[in-house]
Amino acid sequence: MFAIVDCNNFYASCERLFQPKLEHQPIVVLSNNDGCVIARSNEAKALGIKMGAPAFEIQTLLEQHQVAVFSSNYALYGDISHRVMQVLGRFTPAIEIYSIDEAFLDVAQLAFTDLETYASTMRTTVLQQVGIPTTIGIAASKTLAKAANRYAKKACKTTGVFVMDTEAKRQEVLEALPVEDVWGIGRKYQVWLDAHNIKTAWQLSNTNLAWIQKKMGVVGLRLVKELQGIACYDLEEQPAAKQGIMTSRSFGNLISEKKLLQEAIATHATRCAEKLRKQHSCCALLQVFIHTNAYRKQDAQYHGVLSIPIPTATDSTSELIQLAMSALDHIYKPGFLYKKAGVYVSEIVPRSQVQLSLFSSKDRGKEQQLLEAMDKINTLMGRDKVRYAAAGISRKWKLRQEKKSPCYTTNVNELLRIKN
DNA sequence: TCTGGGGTCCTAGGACCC
DNA sequence: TCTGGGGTCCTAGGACCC
Repeated sequence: MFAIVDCNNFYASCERLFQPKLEHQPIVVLSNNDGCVIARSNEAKALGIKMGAPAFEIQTLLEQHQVAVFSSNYALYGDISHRVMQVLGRFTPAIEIYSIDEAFLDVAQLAFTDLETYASTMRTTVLQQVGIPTTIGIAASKTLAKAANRYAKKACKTTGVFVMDTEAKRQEVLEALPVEDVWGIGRKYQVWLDAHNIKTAWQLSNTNLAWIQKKMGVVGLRLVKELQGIACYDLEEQPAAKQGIMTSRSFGNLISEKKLLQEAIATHATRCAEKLRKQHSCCALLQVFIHTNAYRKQDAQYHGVLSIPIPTATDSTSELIQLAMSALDHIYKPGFLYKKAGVYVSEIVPRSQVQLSLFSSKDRGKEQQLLEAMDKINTLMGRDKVRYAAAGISRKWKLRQEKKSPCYTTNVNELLRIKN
């Protein structure tokens, strides 16, 4: 049996945690640049605010209902997520952190435990010790656990737990689940399934396997088997190293100046190098892109992209910055209004397996020490406390984040103030 | 005026090997 | 007159997830 623990309206709940007066009030959290809605409290959902809605389109609605609006604060959400996962980890070591707000647990070992009580205790503990409400679904496969979780959100609001431990319950849950809400069914498959009159998860779980495999490949085959209660996916406790790492941002304002693009690209390259070092990897391919705002039909459009192979895989900030700068030289065209820039690194190998070059005169050990020292300082004293000058100091290209809450739990200067 | 930022896995087809 | 039977690696693109 698998359990999935899902934090309810996670980002909205994190904001509410430090502003209890927002209990029972509608809350939305906006994407980077305050662009569109990426999280909603139940009250905001009830107002009909859709996931992904551009903020400017629903401006009046937000004001009318006095919705509390927040810019996203990933330092806060990341820290709260970590706390939730730690509490869950005390219940069982068999935990897979699936996303910032979800974890799968393997509860098969708990054959003699009452799973309902077990899950209920976990929920209460997380709520008490971290303050985040959760919902828990338990079933024979990950896909069914997801379905059980969804069911619990609607049908078991007070307990927040649903254990799918009989065939009757499986049928009950799957019959109530629209096929497009099945984990692994996206818009394309929904359209195709609908055309074949498959509207519910129950119907999907009873289709012919060969027929499904023809259209949806082995992925579809596994999906249907999982719905039938045959687990095809195991718990993955050790997260695998990333095979590609992307850092990109939209700009707060449109940019045409090359210098600002250079600063942004250098910053993104810095971030990619940090992420590489964090997972003890090096990359052998670097890609840089810049593009204009495709929504602005009146503007001339341009999308520049260039990949540079790196002879000896690296995790060096300076090396990635240099390569990224030369890539930018090739793709930059003056006269365009740029909206977004990014750096992507791939062909990732473990640092211990990097093939060195016979002809390189570089002292890699020495540079490694420098990078370690930089990482240490920045971890201790705050991001970018020491950084390469190429990343600039003006930050004119920065995001718009007008409604960001304080980093209550990660910055000593922004602690919650109880009384002035 | 204003529209996010990351990731994964799988498949088909081409080029090549013996 | 007749033209095998296995493989691998790579890439682009499509589907999905949060």
